Amino acid sequence: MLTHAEENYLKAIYKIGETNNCAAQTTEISVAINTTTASVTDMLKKLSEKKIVNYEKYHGVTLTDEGLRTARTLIRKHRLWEVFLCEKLGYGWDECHDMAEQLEHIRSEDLSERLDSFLNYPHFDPHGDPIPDKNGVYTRREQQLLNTLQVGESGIIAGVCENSSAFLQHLSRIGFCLGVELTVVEVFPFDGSQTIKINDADTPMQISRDVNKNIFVTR
Amino acid sequence: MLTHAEENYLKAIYKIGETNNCAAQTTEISVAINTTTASVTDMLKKLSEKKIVNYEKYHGVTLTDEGLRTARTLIRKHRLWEVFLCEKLGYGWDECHDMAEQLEHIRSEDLSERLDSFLNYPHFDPHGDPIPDKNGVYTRREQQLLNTLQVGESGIIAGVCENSSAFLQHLSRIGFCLGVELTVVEVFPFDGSQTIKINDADTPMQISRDVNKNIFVTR
DNA sequence: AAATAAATTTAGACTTGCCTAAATTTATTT
DNA sequence: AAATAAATTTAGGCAAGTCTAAATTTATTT
Repeated sequence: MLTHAEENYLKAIYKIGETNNCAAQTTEISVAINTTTASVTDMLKKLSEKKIVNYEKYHGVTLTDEGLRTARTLIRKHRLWEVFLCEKLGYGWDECHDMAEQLEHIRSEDLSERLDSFLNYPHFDPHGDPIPDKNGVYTRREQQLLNTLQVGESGIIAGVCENSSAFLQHLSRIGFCLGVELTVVEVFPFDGSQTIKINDADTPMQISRDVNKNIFVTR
Repeated sequence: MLTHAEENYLKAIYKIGETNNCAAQTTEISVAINTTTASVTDMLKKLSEKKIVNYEKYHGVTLTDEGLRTARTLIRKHRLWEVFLCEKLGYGWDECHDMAEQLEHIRSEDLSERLDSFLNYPHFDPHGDPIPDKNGVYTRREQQLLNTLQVGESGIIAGVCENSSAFLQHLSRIGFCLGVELTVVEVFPFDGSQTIKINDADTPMQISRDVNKNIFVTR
């Protein structure tokens, strides 16, 4: 049985390992959890004793099979609750993260399964992130970053890789949400910005690199 | 901002004060929270410093206005989540208590309000307990204990004053749930049991004192 | 009203999770 | 390869919340 703090570490280690495809480092974890590296070292020792992570002093940490299973369960719960908050309670995609962060720690035999069924087994959360099934399995979608699209290429917004409410609110403000079809009209190598036309809109718009590097599209 | 532990103490003090209509004693709280009296004393000092309770050494504790407001918010959240779990996710009334106990601690600006609206502003939870509105107001229903009904008197099951899953499962097993209409056929002063007929059923049944003292009925 | 019992509080200690500051190890320069 | 920089760990400490055992206060007997 893990504490909330332990669960949060597990999730952070999982996410870092998933994106970098290598062992998570102490500093990376401390940034993710927003704590000191000393605290992280403390916790890694404890998690290691519980056989949830493989920890080698000075050389980063990975999840054991058990840790991986638990982490996926947490991700599943988090994303299911996000769907609930957005679809059933009407929250915006920029509002639900903090609540889901708490709800994911609710312990229960089968609450996730009931919730999953109640929500009609969604495959993606409101940010386009895939929801693992009850066995932890999910299929990553064929997707690429918006800033890799060349002039003339089109795509459909499928997700984001930045969840700050500032970013998400900005997207809503400029009319970007999941499912929107768009075409790249022009690319500016100097600052990495792009001119983009939403297919259903008339006037093209200018998208900065800070934005287009955090949006996933499918083609 | 209170911790989960502090919130649990608050709720316990509220409930004890409500049923006994007097200051909650250290031992009562320790039983409710399932901890030692020493721990309770510790906590009472802290809560007192935070001006959430009125604490007088050796003479019990009551809630301040602020404490009362917070306690009612917690009760509200707990009961709304119970309704959600039973009505939307299909849990039985004997299954939802532990989950609601966790869910009531979820912090959010207005999650309760959204939930309340999503559930269509219910007035009672699955055990028949009243749900305070967002201002903490609720009307206690006109009700009495089943074991106070005399021979020939009828009533409708409106609530329970014991939430153990053993008790609730037993009730379900004998066909007792909220809304059931019944009539007292006979009373046995010796052991406090009653012969009871569910109005829609044919054969009367024998109800022990352990059961009829924990059921509320309206007439 | 003194003696005993019951309830409550204090004292001292433990765990979890966090912190700062100092020491150590690994990586990168020059 | 030595020197410096960056990352990591250790050491020592703190607050929350809990515990056991001992001391104190209040309630109840006799």
